[in-house]
Amino acid sequence: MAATRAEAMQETRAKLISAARKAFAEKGYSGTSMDDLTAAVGLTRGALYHNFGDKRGLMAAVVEQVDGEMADRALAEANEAGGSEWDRLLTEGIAYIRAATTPEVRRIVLLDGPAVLGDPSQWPSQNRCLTLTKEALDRLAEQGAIKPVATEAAARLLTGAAMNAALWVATSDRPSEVLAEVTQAFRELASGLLER
Amino acid sequence: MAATRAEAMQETRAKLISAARKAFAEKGYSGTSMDDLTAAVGLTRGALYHNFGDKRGLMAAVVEQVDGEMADRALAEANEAGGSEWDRLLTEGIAYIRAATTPEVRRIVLLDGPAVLGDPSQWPSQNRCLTLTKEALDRLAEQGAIKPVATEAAARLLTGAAMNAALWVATSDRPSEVLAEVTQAFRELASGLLER
DNA sequence: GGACTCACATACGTGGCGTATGTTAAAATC
DNA sequence: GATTTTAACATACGCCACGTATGTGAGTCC
Repeated sequence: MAATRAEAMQETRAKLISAARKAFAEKGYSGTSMDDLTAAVGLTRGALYHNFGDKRGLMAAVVEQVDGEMADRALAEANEAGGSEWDRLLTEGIAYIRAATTPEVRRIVLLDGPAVLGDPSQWPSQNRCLTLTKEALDRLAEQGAIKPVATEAAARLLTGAAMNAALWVATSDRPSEVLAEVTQAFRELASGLLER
Repeated sequence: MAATRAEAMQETRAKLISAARKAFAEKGYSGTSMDDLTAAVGLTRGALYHNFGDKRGLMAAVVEQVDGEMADRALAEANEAGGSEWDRLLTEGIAYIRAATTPEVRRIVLLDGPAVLGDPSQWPSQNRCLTLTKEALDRLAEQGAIKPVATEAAARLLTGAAMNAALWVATSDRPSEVLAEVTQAFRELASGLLER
């Protein structure tokens, strides 16, 4: 078990991040004690402050991981579904909506993340979802498929719409129906960017 | 000075909310001490916990006030600008984008608010901006001016897009240009809801 | 194999929140 | 209008959580 020292460190980092994902998702950022968290994986706060600097540092690592997984899944789904570049953009956006519906993403990325780490657009993880959307829009712009708009601005609008709507879906009393409504409205709304 | 007792209480509430707006905006929610805050207006934490229950209660009161002012201003601007119902919707949305660019709204409503009070759509203040947008969409739906979509879903998408984009505008290094880009992209995007 | 590094544990101080209790001035009752 | 009651706010206390300074023992380097 962990012959080399670097491997051992990687392992403790992974353990802390994993435990933090659970705790932050269930009890929220401010509701989780670092004493309890570290004890839960057989460590102390010493390990925490050595590896991540402070509580925020751990949060940043968690957010980066969750954000990355979201983007990976959305990209995979878009590739799987295929279709035109425009279809892929829509598929990605809808994947974000569904992803943001999960309690973990909701709480960590959408609710606590901005308060703890500030504006998502400034995160080091750079909000990969946003980046992917912007790249898709750039390709569409090259093709002349969409109206001449600032692609980063449009990407911000699209992802913001998706995330915010997902927040609403998650707390709705009839989530599946509401999700369907949101995805349909999202398609219509996005079509406003299409060149006629 | 505050002859009656109810007036005095209103005054202390107003003083606390006013101080909280400043402190929350400047130092963030978790960064403001309730001891300092109350002392700054010549009171103690006793007054706080009597009037607002706890720190969250004060935050809720602050958010409600800020949110209300935002909605009032947006409505006023839309009335002033006039035009069709659709134009008024766009004017409102753009007013939200500009409003959300101010540091106070940014920090209190967009960053800390969701973390402290949870999903904005569940706030008692009911996110008046959202309500106004939904009402405008309902009127447009009656006129048959927009495609058949769930108006609440569409309203969530629109306001989410606006707020998120505003967050980005505020941290941009060239805010005025970026604001122009966002408003233009917002117009194009929203037009996706219009019946052709 | 000895000096050294460093990943983590231990120990301590500080500050902030919430609550339980006290106090004083307004309001209610007669 | 004097007494009782209410309630708005102050005071005092305990607890918990974060961050930091220091200790320690197992790897690492030459």
